[in-house]
Amino acid sequence: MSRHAGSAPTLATVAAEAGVSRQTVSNALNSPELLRPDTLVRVQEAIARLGYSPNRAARSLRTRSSHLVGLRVVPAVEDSANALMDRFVHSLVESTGVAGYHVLLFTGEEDDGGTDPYDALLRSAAVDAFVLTDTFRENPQAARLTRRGVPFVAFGRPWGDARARHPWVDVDGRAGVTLAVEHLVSRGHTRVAWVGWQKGSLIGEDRRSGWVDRMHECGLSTSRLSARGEDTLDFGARAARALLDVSPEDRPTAFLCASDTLAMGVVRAMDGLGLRPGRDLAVVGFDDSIAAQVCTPALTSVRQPLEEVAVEVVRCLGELLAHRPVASPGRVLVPTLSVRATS
Amino acid sequence: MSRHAGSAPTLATVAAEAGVSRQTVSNALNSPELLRPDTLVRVQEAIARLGYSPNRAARSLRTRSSHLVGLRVVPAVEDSANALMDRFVHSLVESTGVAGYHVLLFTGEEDDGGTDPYDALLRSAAVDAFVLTDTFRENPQAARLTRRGVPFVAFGRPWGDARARHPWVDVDGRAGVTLAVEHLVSRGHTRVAWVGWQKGSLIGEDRRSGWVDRMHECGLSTSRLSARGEDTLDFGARAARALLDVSPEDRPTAFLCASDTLAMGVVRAMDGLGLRPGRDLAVVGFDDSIAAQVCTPALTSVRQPLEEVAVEVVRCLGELLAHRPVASPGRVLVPTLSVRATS
DNA sequence: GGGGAGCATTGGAACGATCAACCCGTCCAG
DNA sequence: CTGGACGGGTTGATCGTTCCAATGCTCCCC
Repeated sequence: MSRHAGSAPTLATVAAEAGVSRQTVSNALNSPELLRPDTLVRVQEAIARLGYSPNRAARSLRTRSSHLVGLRVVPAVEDSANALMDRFVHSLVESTGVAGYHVLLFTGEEDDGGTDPYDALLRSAAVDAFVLTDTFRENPQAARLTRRGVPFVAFGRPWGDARARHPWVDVDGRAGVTLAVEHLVSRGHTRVAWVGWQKGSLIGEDRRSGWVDRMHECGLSTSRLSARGEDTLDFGARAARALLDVSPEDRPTAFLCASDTLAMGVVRAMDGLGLRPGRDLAVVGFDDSIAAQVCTPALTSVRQPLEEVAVEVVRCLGELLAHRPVASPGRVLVPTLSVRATS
Repeated sequence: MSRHAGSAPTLATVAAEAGVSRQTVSNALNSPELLRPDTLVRVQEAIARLGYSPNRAARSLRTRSSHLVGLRVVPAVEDSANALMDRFVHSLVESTGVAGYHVLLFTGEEDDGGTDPYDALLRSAAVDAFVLTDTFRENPQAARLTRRGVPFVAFGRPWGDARARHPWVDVDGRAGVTLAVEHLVSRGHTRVAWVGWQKGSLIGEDRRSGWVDRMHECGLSTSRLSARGEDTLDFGARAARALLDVSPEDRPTAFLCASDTLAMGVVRAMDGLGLRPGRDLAVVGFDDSIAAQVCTPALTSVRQPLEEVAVEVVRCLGELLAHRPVASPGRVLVPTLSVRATS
């Protein structure tokens, strides 16, 4: 089999070069323990000499697995500090890489008209599985994908559905907020306000419970110290103004927020009132976004261990694709607190 | 050919369902104009009924093209406001999507030891081409890939190499800075300082030239108003302190920075000196990062039209993969100015 | 009615990998 | 002495698609 110069080497090329059969070369790559050591060396030398790497399409056609993991990217929201994805995506790519997988990005809404991008990718065998990240907004994605038998691992607990059996990894928001409360209390704060998300938000309520419980455990009151609304800069600012618009002795001395976006809103409102974050009032955010790190004064924030999350997600993915039963459905990781100038 | 229930439909399945041959089904998808209208309808109905979509691995094996575009993600630098990638990646995924392509992410350094991740992906036919984004750091990637015959489109001019012939798309940094100068001058500023990157940085010098030239055109001096160093928060702060450490009448009244990171550094230094951005001194950044939008006071910044860049990159990619000669090697897009509180 | 021309459609052969069956010699237990 | 397992390897079949050459069919004109 002679091939013209520009063409990439194949199994057959390597086999001829090494003086063995195609399958032996294949074994050298996939089950080297089957070969006699000297044969293995000979094949490996031939591979190196020719600069051969197996054609992914052919391998994928035969084995029915693409070694690709799908990840849907959602439009970045302007004016929102939520740069979680950037960090997570990178960690994920890194983790999947060492596991021999790659990450495939796609977009598209899953309208009910049958043009579900998840389905399309899976049917065409373009990906082996998905990583779901939108669950932190509590959408019904997970349940739908489970119903369709789509293999996936979620970043985020199945909040709404207690009997969901799919694998997931999540960060303990409640514990993160608890850390923040302890930090603020240790700095002498007694009136710590909460600025969070709507009551309907289960994840928001989880984080908030860390505030409520730890405050009470410290013997501190939480009444008239809570505001809940949408996750925007604007709401954060409105909430802060409202919470500060009381008699001096009732004013909070610290703001604990469910997101950096809200915290940035609080800072903006304080600025309008001539108050200085970190000196007059403490502010703590959640997510440890880049904005939190570079703004002035730098924002204290709860940091999610996204790198660990990614590693754990990939581990689950491996189990899932090996058709091993996933031991425990989910795993919760603990965040840390990045203390900066605003507290 | 009978297949068990769980198995996905193939061309043959559809062909049997529609009462035609496999090739006819293939034509219905790839060259529908070859079919008689009624046959086409019959086949399309069968496809819809079975929920068939072509197996990408098989298609890719035959056509020798994966319809995937590789994009290397670089580790996100902490303490840097550079969230360009987030926006760009999303736009890219969107653009490639409508062109029938997907984006494949990978990491890894290209050490000279032959384990170049670009090479590996290309040799295994995993991707058809690459999108290069690191050229804005002026690395020699482009030249190397050109030498190896790797198809790619770069986001960023081939700064170092005037005779590079690969397709590229870039944003006119010089024009962006010119915009910023005009904005500041129109607000009455006469002493506008530049905080930028090292002299060796060609892209940094390009942006800086917008400042130098426009200032001179406005009859304003630039002497003793320039600082150049690394792209960090810390250097931005040091530069600002140095530039302000002069007699009052020589002090700059505005800072124009080569990046948001530097601008954030300037803001931090001003804060230390008791100066207020937007009131005492103006500050303008470059990139319009999320941090610029949410910090307080919000940072005026030059915004790159990343969405347009992505569209243009994908257009070039199309030409490249169709083996059409790329008309002009590169294209330059014009940025805009997002005016906010700091100016 | 015979013979192209032209079009819609077909069967067979790749594409490059893995899987399953099989090869023959050797070694071991029964 | 014999049946079987094991060694390291080969060969043909197979995955689902597209390319290629060839087929059948219709239509039209002489």
